[in-house]
Amino acid sequence: MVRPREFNEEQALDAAMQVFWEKGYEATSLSDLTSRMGIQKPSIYSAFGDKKALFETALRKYNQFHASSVRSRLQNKPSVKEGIRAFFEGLIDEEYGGQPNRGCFCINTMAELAPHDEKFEILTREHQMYLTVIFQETIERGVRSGELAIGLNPKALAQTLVVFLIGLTVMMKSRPDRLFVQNSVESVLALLN
Amino acid sequence: MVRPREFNEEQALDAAMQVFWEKGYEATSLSDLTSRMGIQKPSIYSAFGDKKALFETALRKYNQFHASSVRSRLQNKPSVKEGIRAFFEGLIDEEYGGQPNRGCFCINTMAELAPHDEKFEILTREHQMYLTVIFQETIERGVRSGELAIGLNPKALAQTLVVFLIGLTVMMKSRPDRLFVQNSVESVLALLN
DNA sequence: ACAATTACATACCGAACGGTACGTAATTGT
DNA sequence: ACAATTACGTACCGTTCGGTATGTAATTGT
Repeated sequence: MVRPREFNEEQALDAAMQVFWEKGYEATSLSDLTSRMGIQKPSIYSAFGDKKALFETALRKYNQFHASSVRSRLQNKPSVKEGIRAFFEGLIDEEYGGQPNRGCFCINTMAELAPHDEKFEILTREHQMYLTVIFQETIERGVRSGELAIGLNPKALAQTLVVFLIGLTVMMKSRPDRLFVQNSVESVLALLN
Repeated sequence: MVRPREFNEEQALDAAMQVFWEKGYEATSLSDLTSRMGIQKPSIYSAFGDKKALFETALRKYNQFHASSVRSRLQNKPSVKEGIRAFFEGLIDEEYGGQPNRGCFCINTMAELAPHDEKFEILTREHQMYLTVIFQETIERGVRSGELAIGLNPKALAQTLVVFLIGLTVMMKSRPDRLFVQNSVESVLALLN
């Protein structure tokens, strides 16, 4: 150990995550990054590698955070159906409450980079698969407890809900009338009956 | 009228649409455009305005084409439910058949530009609203014909299907196992029972 | 024939891009 | 005290960006 870093790496990475989340990969410049991270370009390169490597590190951090957030919002809820409903309605509340709209970093990346970069195709797909497992386990819990019908197919339902979740997140970027997305959530929940 | 254009504007616009569709707004450079459109930069500027104006014109053209394509795939099908199923399965077939994956130009734009540019927020939203009407009319036709139950809410169902359509399109950019998306389609169609 | 107007290609503009060389300051072990 | 190593800021690299000025070729009406 010689001279220690003067900046906090976690903090800088967090700032980078915010910028990439907000603007996407292409639209984010290195000067956007230096100003928001509070460090200069050579520090970025020595600590995180080039722009794409930094982006990947930021996305991985986001995915971890996001997965545990989804998990905590779906698990340990008394009613599975109400838990899922509250999950979707929470997303809507977030997007329609004042603050600007950045959606989900992973979904943004799926749209922007996955078709042109296999690394991100895999990274984003794996995250969606992980979310699907969380939904599936939640639905299975509801079936076991008797809240949900035995005839349901938890895996297929979880896949549908993840697809719906992606659609809801992207759709809200165009800021449709709030009733539009609320209706669609209410309607898709009928699948759990 | 003096000297006539040497290039075909429709053809050039079509080429621009393909590039923007494939790469998005930010990742498309003017030299990408000139090489694919077969004309030089000053010709682009005199015929279509700047990069963003060209993008908007290309997107409007896409939306017209896309809306009529969706309309023709949903209307005049003997069975409404089978028509909708064939519609989604057709999307899956397209995406998993050889060719590279570009999704839907309007959805790509919703993800990339809508949050940062009100013009595209509106443009993309209006297209989704238009698609919703097509779905709604299709479902209403099924209810009238007796194929679908009277208790259904065609508007809410249409909204759900549009959200699902967006999710399906974006999800496929990460190239999940084909069964994933097929299951999710089969599962969401249960809403029509 | 010729003036007027438009289209086109070339060549260029300043600015911003992603990325790095380099000199200096700071910290360590010896 | 000093050699070794790392961090940092500045200043710079070549390239590409979006966009345009300019000169010339082509077409028209008169």
